[in-house]
Amino acid sequence: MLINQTNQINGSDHSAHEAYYRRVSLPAGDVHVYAGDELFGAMGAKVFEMANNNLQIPNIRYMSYTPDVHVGVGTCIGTTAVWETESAFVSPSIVGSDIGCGMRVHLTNLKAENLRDVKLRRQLVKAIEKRVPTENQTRGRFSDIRLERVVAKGLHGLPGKYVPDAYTPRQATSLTRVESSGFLLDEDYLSRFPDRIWHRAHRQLGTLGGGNHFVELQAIEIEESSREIAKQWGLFDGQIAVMIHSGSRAWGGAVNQYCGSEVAKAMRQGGWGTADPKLLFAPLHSEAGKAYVHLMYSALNFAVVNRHLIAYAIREACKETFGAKFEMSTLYDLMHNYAWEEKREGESLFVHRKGATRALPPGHPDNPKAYAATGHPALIPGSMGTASYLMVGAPGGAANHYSICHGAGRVRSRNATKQLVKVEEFSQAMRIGREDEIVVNHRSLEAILDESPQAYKDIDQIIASVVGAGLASVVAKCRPLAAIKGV
DNA sequence: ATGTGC
Repeated sequence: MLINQTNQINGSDHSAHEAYYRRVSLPAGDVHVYAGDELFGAMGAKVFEMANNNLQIPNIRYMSYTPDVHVGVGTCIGTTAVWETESAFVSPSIVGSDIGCGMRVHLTNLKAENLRDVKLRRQLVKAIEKRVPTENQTRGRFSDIRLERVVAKGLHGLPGKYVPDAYTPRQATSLTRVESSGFLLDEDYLSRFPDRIWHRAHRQLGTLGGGNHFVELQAIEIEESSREIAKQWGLFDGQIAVMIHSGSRAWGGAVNQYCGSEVAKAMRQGGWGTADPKLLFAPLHSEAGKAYVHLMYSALNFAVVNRHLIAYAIREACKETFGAKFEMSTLYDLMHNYAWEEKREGESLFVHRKGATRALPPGHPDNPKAYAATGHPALIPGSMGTASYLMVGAPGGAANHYSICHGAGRVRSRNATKQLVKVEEFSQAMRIGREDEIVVNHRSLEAILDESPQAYKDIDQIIASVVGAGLASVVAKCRPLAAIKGV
């Protein structure tokens, strides 16, 4: 494929940032790539073939890759794709398979020294695992929660006991500190799902899921240049944070399955298509497009509530371990797989993010009230055994529709990792057997070998690219002390 | 990432 590159951001005065940006011209259009030389050089031809297919979707206005980009189904993970709402197409492939997948961070009143004892970390991991099911087969819990209310209204559909401060306006932090606590949808679309899907999804409320999903206990290290923002967010050095990475579980899967065939049918009728039969898209205002958007919103609602219930269970486990003095507040809940409308200077855009995190700068009007002055926290997970990051958007992010990376980004497939990496190497990366061991819930690391850090790019390089490109800055680094993984 | 079917 013929590829031309330039590296001038919007032709403006971003010269200091140009080492981390390239506009790559492909036959079907341009993809804007944010990455340093080494990460850019490591991007395979397949990543650009996928871009060339995605750029053939009618009326697309902008497409970009973050430095952690890697091949996915139909569309790469690390994609931002933008249309004007009026003439938009919506693509289930660009949203991706785990609709609403994202991060949540809670701040605790614990300090790193409270978790210095490896036995205590093990005890805590066990207590959390008891309340946050990490296996697929779980019994029905939360019998007081109505799933039809949850998928229709998000956090607003939960009984008050799960959102204790939601109804006292002066302290309504848990709702305002969530990217969106409820997506509005036409509930008629929900009647399309059979009973077995409702039952399975209800059983899965508050469960972690497999793959890269996790709960981690981390110690916060504030970036010197960000002390003021860190203070306003309530962070302190050595503070223990709880980071949760999970998504919409089987509910989102059912949405993809049902809508996928409807969208494929609409594509045949409309005569649309690309070289990749797995790249699905339909006009936003068509029947198939509308059905997908409404049901995608139901999966976003499920995902937000799922992370919220995982946090609720973790709070219970920590209270059991540390007593009633334990406190845990919400820092933020932020997705990286979704599509929705965003306003830009009076214009309405339809923005898809797949493995891309929105990071708004200070003062941007779309920030929630609690973060209007600082910009909202952008929550970026590292791979197992490596640090995660709390970041904040920079004004330069406007050039990329405020999208930054969503993590380290896979560098080799799950199968290739299992062939290449030895359990012993994974064990060393987790410092197993040492006093500073990162405690993992699994008795054997073998079951999660495909999640070893060797399967991922270097998160520090990814972060350096995002910062270097002027999209965001680091507020704090979060070092892992314990991890709970599903399978 | 996921449930389902081989």
